[in-house]
Amino acid sequence: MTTPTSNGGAVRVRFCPSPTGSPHVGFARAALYNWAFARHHGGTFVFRVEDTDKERSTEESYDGMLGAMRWLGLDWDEGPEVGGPHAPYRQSERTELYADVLEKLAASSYTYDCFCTTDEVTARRKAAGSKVQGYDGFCRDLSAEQRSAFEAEGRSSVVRFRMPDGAVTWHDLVRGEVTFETEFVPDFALCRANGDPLYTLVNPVDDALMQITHVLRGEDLLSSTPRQIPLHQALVDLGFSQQVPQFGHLPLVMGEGNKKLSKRDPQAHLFMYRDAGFLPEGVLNYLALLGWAIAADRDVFTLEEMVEKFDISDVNPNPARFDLKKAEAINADHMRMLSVDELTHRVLPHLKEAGVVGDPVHDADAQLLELAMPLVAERMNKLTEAAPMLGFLFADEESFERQELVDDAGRDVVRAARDALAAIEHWSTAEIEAVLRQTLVDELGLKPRLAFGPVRIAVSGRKISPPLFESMELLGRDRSLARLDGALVEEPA
RNA sequence: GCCCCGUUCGUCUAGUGGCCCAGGACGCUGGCCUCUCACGCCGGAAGCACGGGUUCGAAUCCCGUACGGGGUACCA
Repeated sequence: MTTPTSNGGAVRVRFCPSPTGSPHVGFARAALYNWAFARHHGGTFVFRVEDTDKERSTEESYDGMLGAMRWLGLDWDEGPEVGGPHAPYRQSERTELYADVLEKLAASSYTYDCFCTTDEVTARRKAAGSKVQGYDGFCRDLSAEQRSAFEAEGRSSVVRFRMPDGAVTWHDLVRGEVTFETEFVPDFALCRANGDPLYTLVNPVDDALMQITHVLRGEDLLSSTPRQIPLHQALVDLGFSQQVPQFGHLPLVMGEGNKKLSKRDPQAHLFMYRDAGFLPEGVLNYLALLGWAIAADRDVFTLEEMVEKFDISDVNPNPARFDLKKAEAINADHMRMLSVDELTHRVLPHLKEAGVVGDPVHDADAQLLELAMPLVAERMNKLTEAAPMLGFLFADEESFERQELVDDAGRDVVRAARDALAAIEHWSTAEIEAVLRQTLVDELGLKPRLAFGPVRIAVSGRKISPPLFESMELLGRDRSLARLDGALVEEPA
């Protein structure tokens, strides 16, 4: 069990993407785990935007992040648009806060000014034959004379955090005990020479200021943790916070070729799944499976069930490959969990998009859709599949086109079907089936498959369609007969 | 290179010393159902990286090797 807050207080977690590019599946998975953890513990879910990199952050991306969260249905208690006691929640609007922290850190010698260039550092490392990369602490204890000499040269400086000696150890919520010797963790820069704060400062500072108790993030940030823990301890010492948060590092989501799924990979983009007709609950369920299992023999569940069962200590530490086939299968299960009404509601935008129905929808089409959906509900794996499946029911005779044509042998079948159908008294599924079976199967002696195949093509235009007799009932006598006639007129390819 | 993390069927996982000659799911595959396609149902092939320990007993604990991944910025 994990309820552990070191201060015995309420759980506060955060999700803090940087608005660069479009949201990807790793983003969604990290958001989901944080959200589920917060909800499971009845805690607070904070949404923060890390837009300190002015070069790469865009407003478009910011909108995408919020849109993604909303589409997924992961609601936040504090953050953009909802506010909260620690507002603002965009780092670009918090610069004074960071300046204040920086000042106090410097006053207590937790930091120092560094005048070195990157080239100088690497040259020194090389000359010393050091295996360790990164800053060597050259400016740690500059005298006043040395400082003024550098300044006289016109050098600019960055602020560096003074890493303590020894080792940093923490109990990772996912991995257990992790230790880094600080000799391998160089003093790091907290802000640029121009004073702009960096992630290295801003991320822990906001976690401290926002009283975050648990930091759940990707494994790619594991090696920044030994830097953040001493910084957090300094912030506690200076009274900015009461505790160092607990950390848990989630397995990365890998793409093809076993590399971390990058924004370059089309499979990585969350909205691709939305546009392809995935359900948010399907995507979420699949993503949850990448590193976590609700039970030994189950992998389809609702968000509510996940909230009830989610335990961060059950998360599997190894990286997981994203498998589209399984994602589709899980999504398909969620499609079938929806009521027909709900499914209809979700399918509608895709039908409009495909031009199957108008926007707004005519009453007649809405009624037809209500009758047609039960026929295809359990046949769909994605919302976008509705349009090709149902299109023939909504198409008028002018715009209707067959994807397949009836062959010569089939034409006789269609002709026989047409004549028999024309004599039906009550146009209903049962009657249609009875008549067709009698004339085609009993009288002509055809196998059902061969008997109904040509009729199916004539009516729906496809070899594969929703159930034939029901479809014909919905289409009505006149249009059904017109379709049969139409198929006889068309020239076989 | 160095540091850190990881390693159960093709893939995602269950498994925390005996219940495991390893369970589920996707995919693959044989069959049933059937007006097509799906759904559903029944069956099959497929895995504890390797080597040493510890133990009466190891997929499970320890060490090493190999392999994979992440990091190594005045990005996040």
